[in-house]
Amino acid sequence: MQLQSQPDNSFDSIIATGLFDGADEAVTQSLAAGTSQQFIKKGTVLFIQGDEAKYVYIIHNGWIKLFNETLDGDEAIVDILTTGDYFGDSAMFGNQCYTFSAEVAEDVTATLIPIQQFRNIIEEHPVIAINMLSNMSRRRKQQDMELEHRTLQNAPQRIGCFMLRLCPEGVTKNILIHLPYDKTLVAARLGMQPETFSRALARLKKEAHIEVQGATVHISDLNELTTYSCSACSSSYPCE
Amino acid sequence: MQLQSQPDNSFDSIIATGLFDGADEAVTQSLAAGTSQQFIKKGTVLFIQGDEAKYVYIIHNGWIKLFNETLDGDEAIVDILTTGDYFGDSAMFGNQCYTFSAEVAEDVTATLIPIQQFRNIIEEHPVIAINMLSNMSRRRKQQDMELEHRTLQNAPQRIGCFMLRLCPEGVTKNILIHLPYDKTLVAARLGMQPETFSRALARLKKEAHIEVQGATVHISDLNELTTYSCSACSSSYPCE
DNA sequence: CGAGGGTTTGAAGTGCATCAAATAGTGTGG
DNA sequence: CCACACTATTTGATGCACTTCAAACCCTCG
Repeated sequence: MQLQSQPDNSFDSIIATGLFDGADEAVTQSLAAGTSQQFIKKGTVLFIQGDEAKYVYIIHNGWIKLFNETLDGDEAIVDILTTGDYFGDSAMFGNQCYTFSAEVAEDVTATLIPIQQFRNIIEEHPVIAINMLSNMSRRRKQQDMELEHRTLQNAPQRIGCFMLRLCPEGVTKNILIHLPYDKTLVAARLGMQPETFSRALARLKKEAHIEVQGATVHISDLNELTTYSCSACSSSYPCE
Repeated sequence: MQLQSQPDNSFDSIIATGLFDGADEAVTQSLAAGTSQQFIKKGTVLFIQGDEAKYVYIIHNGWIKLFNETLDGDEAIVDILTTGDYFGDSAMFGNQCYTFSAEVAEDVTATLIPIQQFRNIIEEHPVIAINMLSNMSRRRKQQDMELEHRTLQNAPQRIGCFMLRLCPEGVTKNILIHLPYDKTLVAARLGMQPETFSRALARLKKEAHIEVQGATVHISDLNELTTYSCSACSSSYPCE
C-alpha cells in the first residue's frame, strides 16, 4: 500500500457524514487522538475480503470500490462510495473481519479510525449509535432499491436512473453532469457488461434525448429521462 | 385488518431476535406496557408503502411478505420474514413512513411495539442500539449476498442456494426440508417467474440429484448441492 | 362434482452475455 | 511532437437464459 500520512487538522470530512452530529467536544477530541488522514492512490487495495478489520474509513474525497470475488474469478460490485461515505463499520459487529474487498477507484483522501476506538465511542455515546442506525437504515433502503432496479429496470433505464441520482435537485432543464468514474466501472456498478453498457447508452441517447460526450452528459429535459427510467420502478423521481 | 388481541404473557419472541439481549428488567417492563401480541390471518395487509409508521413488528410465528409496487402494477419483493425477524424499524429514522408494504403470507403471531416507545427505549438504552446495529449490519451483508446471487447465479443455482439456507447445520446426508411458502412466492423471492421456477426446479432435480414432492425436498447428498449452487458465488457454504 | 387457484408444459420472443474484432483515447519514451 | 503500446470503448454476430403468452393439468375445497 502506498500511504502518505498527513497531519489531520479538521474533521470536516467526518462531520460531513452526519455521523457525529450532536456529539460533544469529548468525542472529537478522542477521535483526533487515534485517527489519521491519508492520501491513497488509485489502484491501491485497502484490504480484501476476510482480512481482519482494522479501520473504519471515512471518505473525504475520491472513489472507493467495494467488491467480492468469486471462486472462478468473477467480481461482484458491492458498492462504490465517495465523499461523506464511510465503510468498514459492519465488521465491528460480526466476526471482526471485512466481508468485502476495497480498492481505490480514483485517488482518495480518507480518515482512518481504528475500529476498537470507534466501537468504544459508539458504546459510550448513544447519539452516535442513533446516527449510525439512521445512516444504516437509509443505506438499507438504498440497497432495497438497488435490488428492485436490477429486477424491474432494463439496462438503459438503469443507466438513466443512475444519471438521475447525479443530477442537482431543483433544476429540470439543461443539466450537465459528469459520470464519476470510467464506464467499465459504471457498467459493473449497474450489473451489466461494458458492451451492454455501451449499447444501452446509445439507446438511451436516442430514446430519452440526451447527449453524451465522453464522461459528460447533457440532459436537456429531465422529465423525459424520468419518464423513461422511472416507469418500471416503485418510487418516482427523486427516488429517495 | 382482522386482528385478534391476545394477552401477552411472555417475551420469548422478542428475546428470540437478540434485540433485547443484555437489557435489564426495566426495559422488559416498559415494553410490556405498550405492546400487544396479535394473531393475524393470511392475506391481511398490515400497511402499505407510504403509510405513517405506527409499529415495529416482531414476528413470533408465520410469514410476512415485504414488497413494493410499481406504477405499472409489478411487484418487487423486498424480503420475506419469519420467526425472530422484525421490521418497521427503518421508518423510525427517516420520514416516519414505511418504505414498503407488508402482507401476511402465512398466518402470523406478532408483537407490535408502538414506534415512539421503541425509539425512546433505544435512546435510553445504548445496549439495544448496539444490538440493532449488529442486526442491521448482518442484514445488510445478507442483502449484499442477495444482490450477488441475482447477478452471478442462474435460476437453478438460486433455488439450490435458497434450499441450502433452510438446511440444519452439521448434517450432510439425507436431509429433509420443507419449502416455507407457496412456490409462486418462493419464485418471487428469488426474482424469477413461476414458470421459470418450475423449470429450474426440474433441472435442479436432475443435475443436483434431489427429490421433490410438493413442498418437501429430499437432499441425499448436501455436497452435491453446494457444489452445484455455490460455485458461482463469492462465499462458500454455509454462506452466512 | 365442479370452480378456482396453484403448478407444469409448450412455443415463441427478448434482452443480455459472450466472443471477436475494429476504433478511439491515453500516456510513454524517444 | 510524434510514434508506439496499451487500455477503454464501440460495433457486429451469435447463443443462451429467462420472460411471455397460452393451454393443460392438478389439487383442494365448497
